[in-house]
Amino acid sequence: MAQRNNTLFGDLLRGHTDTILLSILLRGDSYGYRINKTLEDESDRRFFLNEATLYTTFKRMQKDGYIESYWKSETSAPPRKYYSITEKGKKHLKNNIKEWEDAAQIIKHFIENG
Amino acid sequence: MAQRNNTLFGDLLRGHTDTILLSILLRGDSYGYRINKTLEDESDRRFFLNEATLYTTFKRMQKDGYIESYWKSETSAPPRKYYSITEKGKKHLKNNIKEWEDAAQIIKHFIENG
DNA sequence: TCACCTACCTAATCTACCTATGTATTAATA
DNA sequence: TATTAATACATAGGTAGATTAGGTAGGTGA
Repeated sequence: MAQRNNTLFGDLLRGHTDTILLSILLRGDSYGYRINKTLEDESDRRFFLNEATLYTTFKRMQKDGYIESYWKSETSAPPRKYYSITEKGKKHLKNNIKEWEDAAQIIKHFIENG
Repeated sequence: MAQRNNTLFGDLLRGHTDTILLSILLRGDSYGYRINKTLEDESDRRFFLNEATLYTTFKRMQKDGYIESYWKSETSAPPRKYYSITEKGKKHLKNNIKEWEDAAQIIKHFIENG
């Protein structure tokens, strides 16, 4: 199936996908397709993840122990793979947020003093 | 010569090097080594660019027409390659800043609603 | 039946960035 | 006056998160 590409942001959100996905999982367990819809909805259609990026990120995060997964079969939809954030994932997220704030502060400084 | 590595931020600033470098060049013409010192100084030693990243970024930005360069020989230092931002570069920077603000807003939203 | 939406997956490729190394000039110091 | 350190620029090669492109499959509605 043809996939849309997210040319809007390029590398601008690179390194922050973990942060965004884990933040959403902090609200409760969810699955890839739904999470991407959440991203799209809550960013006013401006942002979403390439499906390949989405699923490979989940795979990496599960390997790293930040999330866990389980399958759930649905009556009116294809089976869904649900993800939940682990304690390690929560720590990782917390650390990521701190790093994000640091990085943002630096960029902001140079933008404002240009 | 041994080069330091910027392990503090990893991919967090990726995609924003153009923005940071062009912002500094907006203050006036400067050269690579000096610009990196500026980065280090104004980020309280938290951030600087790998020299390879620095010079390849300049090369790319010059190819893209965002900056121009000229050599200047110094009496008390090795020759320096100065860069100046072009009109195209100013537009690029302006656009980058807008994109940055967009991206930052999105990340902030998910962090705050996690 | 056909189109479309939902839902997940992987191989190949791209590219900004990093690792490692090299060259050359000037300044400081022993 | 060697030697070391700091300044200053450069390139080859590799990494890894992201994109491109394609695949599989179940469910819905016209």
